[in-house]
Amino acid sequence: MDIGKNIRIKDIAKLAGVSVGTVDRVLHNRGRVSEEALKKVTEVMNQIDYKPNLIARTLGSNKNYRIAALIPDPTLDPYWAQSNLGIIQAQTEWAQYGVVVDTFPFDLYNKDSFHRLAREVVEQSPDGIVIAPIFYHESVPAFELFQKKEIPYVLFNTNIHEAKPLGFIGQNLNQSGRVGAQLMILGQHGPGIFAVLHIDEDVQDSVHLLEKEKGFRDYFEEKSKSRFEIIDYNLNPHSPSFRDQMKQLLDNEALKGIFVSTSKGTAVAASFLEAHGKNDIRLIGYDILHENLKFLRSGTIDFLINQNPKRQALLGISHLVNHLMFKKAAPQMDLFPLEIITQQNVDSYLGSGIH
Amino acid sequence: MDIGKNIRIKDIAKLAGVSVGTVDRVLHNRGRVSEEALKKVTEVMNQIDYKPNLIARTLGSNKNYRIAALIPDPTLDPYWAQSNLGIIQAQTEWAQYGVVVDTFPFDLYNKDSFHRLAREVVEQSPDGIVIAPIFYHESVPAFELFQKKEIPYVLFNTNIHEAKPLGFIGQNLNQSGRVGAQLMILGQHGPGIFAVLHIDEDVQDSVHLLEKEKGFRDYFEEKSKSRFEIIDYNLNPHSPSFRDQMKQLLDNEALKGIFVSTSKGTAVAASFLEAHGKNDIRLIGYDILHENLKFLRSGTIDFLINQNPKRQALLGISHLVNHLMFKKAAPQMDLFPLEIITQQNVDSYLGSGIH
DNA sequence: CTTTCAAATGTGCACGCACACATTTAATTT
DNA sequence: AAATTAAATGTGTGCGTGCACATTTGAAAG
Repeated sequence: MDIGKNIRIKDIAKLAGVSVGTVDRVLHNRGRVSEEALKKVTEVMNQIDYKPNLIARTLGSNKNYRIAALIPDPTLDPYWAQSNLGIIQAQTEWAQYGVVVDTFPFDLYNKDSFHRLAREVVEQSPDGIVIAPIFYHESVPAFELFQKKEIPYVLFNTNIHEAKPLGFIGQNLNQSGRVGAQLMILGQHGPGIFAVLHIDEDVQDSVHLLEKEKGFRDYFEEKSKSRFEIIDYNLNPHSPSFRDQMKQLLDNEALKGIFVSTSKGTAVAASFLEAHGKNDIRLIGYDILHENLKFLRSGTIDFLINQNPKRQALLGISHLVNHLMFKKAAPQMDLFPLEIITQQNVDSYLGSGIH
Repeated sequence: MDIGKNIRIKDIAKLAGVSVGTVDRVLHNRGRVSEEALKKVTEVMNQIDYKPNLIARTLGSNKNYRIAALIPDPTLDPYWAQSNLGIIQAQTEWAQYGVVVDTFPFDLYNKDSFHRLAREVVEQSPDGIVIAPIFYHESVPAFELFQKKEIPYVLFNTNIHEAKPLGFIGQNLNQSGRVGAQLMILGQHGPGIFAVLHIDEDVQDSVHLLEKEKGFRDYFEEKSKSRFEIIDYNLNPHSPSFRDQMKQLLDNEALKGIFVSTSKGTAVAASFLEAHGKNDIRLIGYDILHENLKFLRSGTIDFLINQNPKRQALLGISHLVNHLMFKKAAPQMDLFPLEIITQQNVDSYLGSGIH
């Protein structure tokens, strides 16, 4: 191991017996290289561990990369506001390397706006795309457009199996449900009922929420905790019957805990619990949103599972830049840790730089 | 605001009517500049907003930085082995920019070796130091040496208030104990006993362990959970009476849970619980060490609080490099999130890139 | 055998800065 | 007035890479 001096393109050229220009062409495979030369260079490359000097690279090539971020409008939803913070951070972080990020915020209650913006993105033909494909049916044709124009794209938050992205960034939702279940059952003595609440505008289209529920149920089955019953509700917070449904649920004396699959829904459920003075029901939900924070501090919410939307977006762009600028392969799946947030450790999360 | 072009030294020189050399001398105030020229340049500087191109700066000045890492011998302890992984990662990450990290591994059971190596570090007069100051009394004079020689240093793992470091990286230990307490009490019904175990060679000198215990006790007091009793034990795992003490503790029928303040101690306590078939006692400890993993998976350990030693060391060096190379201020306190690890989310932590 | 031409390969400059060195200026001594 | 000297200022090169352009090579066509 020779410390100190790093291998430069010049060194590779000398070792392979060619000029730096040829090495450069091989490195960026822009062709115009003979079979023989290519073989010699790749041979050297395999033997040594060449790491391009990124500093020099960005100095030399004054290239500018344009990245499009297709995410739900951050002004309409606190969860996506956090994602947007990640986009902004990535932007300032990479600005010095000549990377520009354009955000295309679509209305998360309006599939048409998604469809429209997706086409707008393609028209701009950016160098890369990060996308939160929350609409399953509308996303698939969008991906086809990206692929046709050969624009690399990174998925985050929601995975879609039809897609052929550079990579996906998010969490294992099934496992996420299991974490919820484990925290739910801790110290609880049966018999009793646990409720899984999907509080969302249209649940039927949200496969990812059901995956969390499945994990939750799977845990109970595997641990054979059959003395507990699990019931699930699909609730629309804006429907007129919502309040009654919640009231009915809370009036059930056997109810021991509630697991909410959405971040916004968590705060909604918490406010109902507080209003009804139900302090002994364990509440587990998602994400360190401002609204949830209040209830976590008051003790109404016991646990939050942090999906880290900010970091998801941040890494999405980082992976894209690494691919474009440094030709580094992005991990096909970047599964985030399932962070457990409580009243006592939430400040340590808020204070740390990652957040 | 003109985005595109950034102001270069060359531009300043032209505006001030001098050469780039003179501007350079003013910028780095290395003297040899006439009053007149200095005035002209500073005048221009005040009117425009010059931001030096850090990329070009590091390329131009081919400086090599030597960083010393003063940490406990990684071969003697699995916790510090993780720290060492962070050092190694930082080393490979920064090697190409001319940063060399020298590790000075001291015996964590031998204060003299710490003292000796600290002086050896100073003799080498590196450009920066990262240090895990686990010995309070021996550290303070070491810091004075660093300061006298004007070597910037970064603390991690253990904070020492007498120090004037560039920054500290670690966790809020009091809060860490509170997290343990909260997890301990969840779903537990009094009355009962909780034990705080300090399993270490010499506890009396380990202020940081006591800080965790204080947080643990503070939580009970603040939440007025007086129906629970808290007892603490200072145990030396190599003392002959150790087994008896543990057995006596476990035989106490009122014992509801154990909180262990050290990572290695966690596995030790877990093995005793398993040996005695005590499945119903909640066990909370520290860190994702290989030994702990087994007991977490089997369910003997209920929670681990992750101190992320690897990342602590990694960031320590990063902060130092940012200070030396890019003149960027390191955060005075980089407090890590108090990560809660369970059987169900441990794999998501192991799989994620940070680990 | 020369000419043509494309493919292959090599060379040189720019990026913005730091730093060493060369040159100019001005004050002082001889 | 010439020589000496130090201070002030200017010039040039290198850092490692990307890219445009120049040059060489070799084969096919004339």
